[in-house]
Amino acid sequence: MIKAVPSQVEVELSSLMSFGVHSQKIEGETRTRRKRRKAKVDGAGGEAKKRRLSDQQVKFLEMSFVKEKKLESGRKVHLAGELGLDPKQVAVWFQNRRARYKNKHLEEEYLKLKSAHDTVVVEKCHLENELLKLKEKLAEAEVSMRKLSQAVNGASGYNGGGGEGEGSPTSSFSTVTYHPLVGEFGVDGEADLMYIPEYNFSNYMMEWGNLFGM
DNA sequence: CGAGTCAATGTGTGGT
DNA sequence: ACCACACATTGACTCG
Repeated sequence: MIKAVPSQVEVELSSLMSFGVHSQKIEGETRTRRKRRKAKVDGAGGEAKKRRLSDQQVKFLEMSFVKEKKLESGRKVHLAGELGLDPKQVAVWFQNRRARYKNKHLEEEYLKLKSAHDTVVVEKCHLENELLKLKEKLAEAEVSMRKLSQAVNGASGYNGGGGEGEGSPTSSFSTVTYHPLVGEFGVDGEADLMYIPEYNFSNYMMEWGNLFGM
């Protein structure tokens, strides 16, 4: 049980009525600008002295807020009794607390999203670099393939005949020859660069036969 | 003194 | 119509 503090806010309805409200329609909005007189919150007719809730009151309200963010009227009256506050004050405190909670939550969400976004941007950068390197490697590989095939072509027009299909790593055509299926494996756009001069029908038929056990 | 915080107020809206 | 709520705003207060 929290010690009841002297009721510092006796908000009288009559004083609420004394506020001057000047509504002003803004183009395309329903926002209103209001002017208010100083609230007479101490009930003595003096100037407004808005007092803060005590640490104990705030602590108690916080504990209650942690349990439940919404405030049903039974709990409101009970809390107000415990804290020596007007139930209206408790309701106001919860409304403001929810607003603060929402702001904080939104800020946290924003920071999380921002962090995730930054991570993705960095990863994209890395992937683009990697793509560039791979393209360079591909270009180099194409150049050496061309040189190799030219060398093979120049050395002899004969490819060794029956040696084909023995799995020899030096078997030129099995490694260098352009295979028509390659085009189907997504090297799109690059196929034009893969022109190999020694490609001919008989080789094609031989490899086709090996592939399907003919 | 300016910026920030917080209790309080006013208004619009949706649910019952 | 009434109520509870979100949201914008005000004004007292605090702090660097």
